[in-house]
Amino acid sequence: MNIGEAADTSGVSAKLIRHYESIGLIKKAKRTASGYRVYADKDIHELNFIRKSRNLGFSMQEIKQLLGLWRNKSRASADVKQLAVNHIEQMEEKISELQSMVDTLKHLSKNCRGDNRPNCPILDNLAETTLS
Amino acid sequence: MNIGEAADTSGVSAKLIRHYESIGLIKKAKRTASGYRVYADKDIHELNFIRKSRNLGFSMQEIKQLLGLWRNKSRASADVKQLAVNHIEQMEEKISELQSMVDTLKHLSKNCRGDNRPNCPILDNLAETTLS
DNA sequence: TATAAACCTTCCAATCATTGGAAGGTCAAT
DNA sequence: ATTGACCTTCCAATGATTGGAAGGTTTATA
Repeated sequence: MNIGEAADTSGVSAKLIRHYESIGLIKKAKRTASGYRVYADKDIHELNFIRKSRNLGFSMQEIKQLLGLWRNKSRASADVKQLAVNHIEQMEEKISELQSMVDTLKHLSKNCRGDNRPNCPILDNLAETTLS
Repeated sequence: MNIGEAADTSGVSAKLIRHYESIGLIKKAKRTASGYRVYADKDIHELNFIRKSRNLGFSMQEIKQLLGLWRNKSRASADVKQLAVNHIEQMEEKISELQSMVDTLKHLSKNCRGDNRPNCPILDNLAETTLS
C-alpha cells in the first residue's frame, strides 16, 4: 500500500503521514526500490488511532503518550485514564473561558442597537481603560 | 513615554507592541533622535482597546476591523454588532465541539477502571477502525 | 513506444499570535 | 568610567497542518 492509499484508508492525509513520520510519531516507513513509502494494515491501524485521538482533541504530545500506552500490552489502565482526565480538565477550562467571553459579548451586544447610528456599547466597553 | 512604559501602562508587552506595528495594526510610532519609539496617551488607549478585544477572543483580523470602526466616528453600530455576533457564533460552535469531545471522553473514562490492569475502554475505542 | 496523467519524492514556506534570544546601541545613576 | 536597565533590529521557535515547487516513478492509453 503506498502513501496515497494509506491516506484514503486511514483518513489521514499523505502530507500529514509524512509529517508524523518526520516528527517521530510513527516509525519510518519501509520503501520500495524507487523510494516510495509502503504501508501495511498495522500502520493503517495506527494512523486510525492517531486520527481518532485528534478528533478527541488530544495534542500530538498526548497522542505520543497514548500510542506508547497502546503499544505497551502491560500498561496500567490508570495511566491512560490519567491522561484522559487531564485532557478533560483542560478542555473544560477552555470551555469556561470561551463561555465567559460569550457571556460578556452577548451582554454588550444586547445593549447595542445595531442600527445606522454610531453609538455602540461594544466599542465603548473595549475603549474603557480598566484592567480586565 | 517609551515602549517599556507604554507596555506597563497598557498591559501589552513591548514585543507585542512592536509586532503590532510591524503588521500594520497600529501606526508607526514616532521616534526620538536616538531611535526610541515614543508613545502618547492616545496610543495607550488604542493598545488597551486591542488588549481588551483580545481578551474577548477576537482574532487580529477582527480587531483590525474593530479598530477601524472605532476610529470612524460615523460608523454604524450595526457593523460592530455584526462582527460581535459572528464572533459569538464562532465561539459557541467551538464550545459545542469541545463539549462533545468532553462528553465522549468522560463516557469512555467512566468505563475505565483506572487500576493496574491493562484493559482500557479508552484505548479500545481509539483503536476501533470506524470513521469518526 | 511515446506520452500524458496521476502518482510519488524532498524541501521550503505559510498559517496564527506570541515569545525568545542574540548582537548591539542608549540612557541614567553611581 | 562603568554598570545595569533600557532600547533597537533581525531571526527563530511554538503547534498542527497545509501549500507549493521541482523533480522522479508508475500506469494507462494512443
